[in-house]
Amino acid sequence: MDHRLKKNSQFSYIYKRGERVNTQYFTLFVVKSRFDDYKIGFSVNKKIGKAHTRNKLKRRLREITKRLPIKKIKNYVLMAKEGSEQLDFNTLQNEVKRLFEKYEKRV
RNA sequence: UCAGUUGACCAGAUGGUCGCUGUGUGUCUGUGAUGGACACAGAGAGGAAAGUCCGAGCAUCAAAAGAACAGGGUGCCAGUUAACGGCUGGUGGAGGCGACUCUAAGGAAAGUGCAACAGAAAUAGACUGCCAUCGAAAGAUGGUGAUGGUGGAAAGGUAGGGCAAGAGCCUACCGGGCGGUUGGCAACAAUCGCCGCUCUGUAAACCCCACUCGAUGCAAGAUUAAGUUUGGAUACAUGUGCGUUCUUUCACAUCCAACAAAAGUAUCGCUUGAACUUAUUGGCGACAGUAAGUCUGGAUAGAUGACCAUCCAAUACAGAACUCGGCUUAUAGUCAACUGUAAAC
RNA sequence: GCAGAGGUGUCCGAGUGGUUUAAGGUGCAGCCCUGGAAAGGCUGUGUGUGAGAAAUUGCACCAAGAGUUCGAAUCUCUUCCUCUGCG
Repeated sequence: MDHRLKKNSQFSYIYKRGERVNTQYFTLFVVKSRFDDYKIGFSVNKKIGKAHTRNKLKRRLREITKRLPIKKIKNYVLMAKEGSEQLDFNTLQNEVKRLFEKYEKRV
């Protein structure tokens, strides 16, 4: 039910071992999971803005990932880059879609 | 109209679909124990939540009292407050035509330090000039602080008299000091009299005076948690104990060092509070009293979003992290009162 | 969240009230040395803007903005940015 990734140790594990996919606005880290489920964490750097803008971006990303059909048996970390906070909701959604499609192609 | 000053208000609303975090009630379900799922009801960021610049509550440092030293803070007067370096009302000063705004505003006659360069000279005594005496002249001796230029600052200022030339040397006005009177709680103001009146600036330099301050911050700290091993120091003395030293009362059979284990995604601290709303009383006001009513975030990768429609001028700055009172900074819009240097009707 | 440290030419870094002091190194440019290079030696060199034909020279700038002072990179206040520590 809850697809959030919470533990700091899991984050650092995924940064170390995960496969990376880059686009202009995001970096995706992916790692295989032991369970028939997926978990996703968001990383928004302090460079992107103050607390208000970072919170807003995280909320929007959580909304988008809820709607997308995401493959199970995987754990993800979605890292936002500078510039992504200025996009509106629709373009942000397309960018995230493009990111996941790029990863699928690779596999 | 335009330009400006001050004081308030507000921080989108309504409906629909999907989704998040607590609380209460009910149903179902599970464990050694805390629980978990679903349904319904009701709640869910700000005026600055920000900066962390001040002041408190609260917690730990075992608990206190006194003295000396060191260190920090504040600094016109009165009030207000739990407290403050905040706020309110006054006084003095500065700015503006004005409405009004700003003000670290005690002491330089307790002492010490510093004041570059320029200038004759910088807190003291003579470059030029002026005057007198001596001298044929050059110049010497004395008087002068008025002239010149320097400087942030040059011995109160302006005018007249006076003098060899000058000077508060004398007078008037302005300024200053001392004393009295009146008004005011006071800061201070007004006024009268006396004194011709040597004594620069800097205390956001050391300092003096008055008042005041223990340190560390919820990552404080508590529960779970019972207590283990090794080595060293010390038996009527030693060690430790809120900046340092001393004294007194005391506390601990301890104190120091090393190692191991527990434990993290746990629970408490955590939200009812110097609270908020309305009415009313006192006060110029900050604020205080009384009455009635209300319960109003508690997360922990960290909760308020996305889309559509309508209204509309409709958004800017921006997200609680233990909690309050202020200050400062960022910022969209609306309203009211007031001012008029200048221009137009 | 709480506590603390810092910001100076391209870079590192001294200067902690005084006018001709923005030290020194690094980098860059030129010359010497060498058959040629490296190393070494010597000389010059911050940025912006104004004056001048040129040599030269005035003013401003020490993160930003105010204040104290005759005078501020230095003292005080406010803001911005960077870094560090705390279970």
